[in-house]
Amino acid sequence: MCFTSPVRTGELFDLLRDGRPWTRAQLAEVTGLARSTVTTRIDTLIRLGLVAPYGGARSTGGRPPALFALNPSAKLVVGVDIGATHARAALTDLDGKILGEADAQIEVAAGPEQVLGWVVDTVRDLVAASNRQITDLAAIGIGLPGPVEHSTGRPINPPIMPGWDRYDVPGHLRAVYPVPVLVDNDVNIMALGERRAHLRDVDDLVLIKVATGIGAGIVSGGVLQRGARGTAGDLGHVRVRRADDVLCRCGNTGCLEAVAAGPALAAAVREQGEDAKTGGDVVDLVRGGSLVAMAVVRQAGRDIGEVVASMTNLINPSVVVIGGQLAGAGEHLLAGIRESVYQRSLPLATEHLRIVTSRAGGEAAVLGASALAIEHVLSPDVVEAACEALAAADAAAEAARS
Amino acid sequence: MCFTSPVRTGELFDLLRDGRPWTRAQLAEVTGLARSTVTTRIDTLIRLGLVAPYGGARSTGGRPPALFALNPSAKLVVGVDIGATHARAALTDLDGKILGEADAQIEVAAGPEQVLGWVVDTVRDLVAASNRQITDLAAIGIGLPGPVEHSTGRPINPPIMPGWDRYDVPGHLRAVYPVPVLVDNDVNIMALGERRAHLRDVDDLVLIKVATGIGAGIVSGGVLQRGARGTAGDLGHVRVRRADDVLCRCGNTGCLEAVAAGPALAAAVREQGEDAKTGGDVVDLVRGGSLVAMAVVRQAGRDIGEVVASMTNLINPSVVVIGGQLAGAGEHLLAGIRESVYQRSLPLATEHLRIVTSRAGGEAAVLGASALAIEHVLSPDVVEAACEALAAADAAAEAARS
DNA sequence: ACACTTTTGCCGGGTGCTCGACAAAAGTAG
DNA sequence: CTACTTTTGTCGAGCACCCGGCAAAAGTGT
Repeated sequence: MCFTSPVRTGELFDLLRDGRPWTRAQLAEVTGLARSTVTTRIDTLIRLGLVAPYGGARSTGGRPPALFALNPSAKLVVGVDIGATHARAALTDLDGKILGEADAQIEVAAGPEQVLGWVVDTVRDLVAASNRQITDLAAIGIGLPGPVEHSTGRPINPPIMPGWDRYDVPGHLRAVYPVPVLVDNDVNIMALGERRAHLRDVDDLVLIKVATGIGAGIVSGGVLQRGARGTAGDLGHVRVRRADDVLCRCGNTGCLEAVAAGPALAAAVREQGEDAKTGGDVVDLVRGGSLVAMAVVRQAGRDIGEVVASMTNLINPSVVVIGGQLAGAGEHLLAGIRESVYQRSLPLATEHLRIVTSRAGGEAAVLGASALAIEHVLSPDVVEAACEALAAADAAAEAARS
Repeated sequence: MCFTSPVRTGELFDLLRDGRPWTRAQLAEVTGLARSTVTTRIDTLIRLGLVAPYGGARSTGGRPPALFALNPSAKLVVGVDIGATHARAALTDLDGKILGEADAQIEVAAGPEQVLGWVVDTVRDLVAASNRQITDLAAIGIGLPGPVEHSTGRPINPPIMPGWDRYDVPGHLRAVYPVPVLVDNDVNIMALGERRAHLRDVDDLVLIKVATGIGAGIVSGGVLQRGARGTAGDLGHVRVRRADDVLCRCGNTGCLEAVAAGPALAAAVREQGEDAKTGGDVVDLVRGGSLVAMAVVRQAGRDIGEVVASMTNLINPSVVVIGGQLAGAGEHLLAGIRESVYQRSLPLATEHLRIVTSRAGGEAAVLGASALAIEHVLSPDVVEAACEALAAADAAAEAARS
């Protein structure tokens, strides 16, 4: 029944997760454990490297207490973002601080062997470049541009990833690096990245990625929402009025993506005489001051806003973050979205709703992938298991010595 | 670190939750505990009444093992459904089996004192009528027709509940019955009820209530989604094309509710010469074979389906349940919904999507309220605490004896 | 330099739980 | 009825862990 230890080491560690330093006395008070008990537990956490002394605190008239805090540099984590035509990886510490990055122009359509081969090489290089050991690697997080069954880490019927269907991504990497591998949809990953970057205490947020396609990553109640088949957040093919007669690449008509994603915007701009091939060109035009492009982007914002308004009523997030390539058009896109949302949503749902642009930008995905991995590594259960393993090793050493 | 007891009693109990009987040997194998340890824990659970012997199993050549299973009649739970003009309560056991019910015509607008007064009386009466003690009552679950902050149990700016704003519902009841009181939105509660009634292992479902208004209760990843302000699932004021020029009671135009809820259907039927004052009348007409009413209902289904299609892309549930008064129109409503959904949603999201009518019907809400309460009572943490309390009582008795 | 305060490290005692064993109980097969 | 199998209940041993106390350490204030 475990009455003797109502608070487990993992839970004690959870208190240190916020990064702020604690004294032993504080921990003892909060957990209800004796100070001596806290000492022994902190010791094991220090031996694991997860916790480190954090200077000393000011004395309050007597011996100054020792402070302890999460040691972000104890372990390494790699966050990987696989896009349609590019790949990016970031080596981070346990605080999500980037220690090294790598880019590559690589087609996801080249297949899993080639892409994951790049990942394997890059992980090794990044770790070496920052003068750390590969044994410090604690986990790998990966975002893929398609539906992923998160529990198994396998892509499910991904439209733009030939050869990846049900491929065992974690298995491939674990064959080289014996660490947990967490895989998820790239938009979900971006949502986690934005949350990590500037919305740490927001439990209900939606990230909308506007690029070649349009998708959403939904965090609700602090948990990433993946849906029954791992395809939650598919905003792109929701019906909007202005797209009624527009054919979408999915074969249907009326899809948001058909009027508000990158290719559609470029086409709209061209129709009005300006030159643009991709969504990126449109963003450049907006930045260059093109009134035509601004109007087009703003209208796209209104279209997206129509869907965001529905979503606000359905999911009731407290923050909506706009990311992806088109977020580069900044306020113009946002203004259109806000226009629709505040017109269409219920007051109660929008009262405290914030609609903002991405701050993590192009790094949102790798940061999110890293965050996913960190979340796993620092979870109470995993920490608990690590402590247990250390104790078992101690016991074995003790037995061998006698 | 609690190495000696990696599995807590609450977790052991969790294995018995499914209602199927287990032998001690099976439990020992699954948990990794010694059989004797399992014995002592089962004993405390039996003393708590939560577990009971379950006959004997067939012998496999030796002494037949004893079976143990959850004892649903150990405790009582009351589920309460407060509607706009009615109230209903059901006394259930821990399996959600209804042991007694009570109805009342009572206006929620009469205010919390009066309504909760009825609840207090009804709880007492129901318990007495089933020849049980009030001390057997373990929890109360309540559904209210408006937004509720579930963590505190207080209604937040409810539109149709004057006098209820931020009223301390759990406090009122706990002053009489010293048990946990769980409060939530009535539509959320209905979603839990349907899940309990016939979709126990479905982790991603949406219940849509179509009555005077239209709302949705969303269960995703096995967890009820409440959103940032407790207003998630507000389908009624999502924009649909056919409502473009129709004014809604919310002051906006284009809301689903303005064309597809009970009052709108009645109006549409009247326009075509039939006689109907409420949504209930429309349902009666449909059942009576009125082609006009059937057409109206089917069109409402298409409108609702438009929103359900969006929602399917966003949330990706595996089951959508249609409930509320208008669900009485059965297949006609469903046909319209299916028509829109399968036309508008992505194949991947709808591949395994089921759209069905409520089976719990008018009892969905009270069943859901009961389920919410049961979920709390049987949660590992609460069971763990109960075991601990029992052990403490034992220790105290032991001390007094010597 | 000294008194005082507060934290720290260490150690012994005690507790409570888990484990494993063993004999008795309750069946089946012949 | 007897031999064999499997489960059950009980009990003592073991042990990991937690607690509390105490002396030493490390500061502050006079």
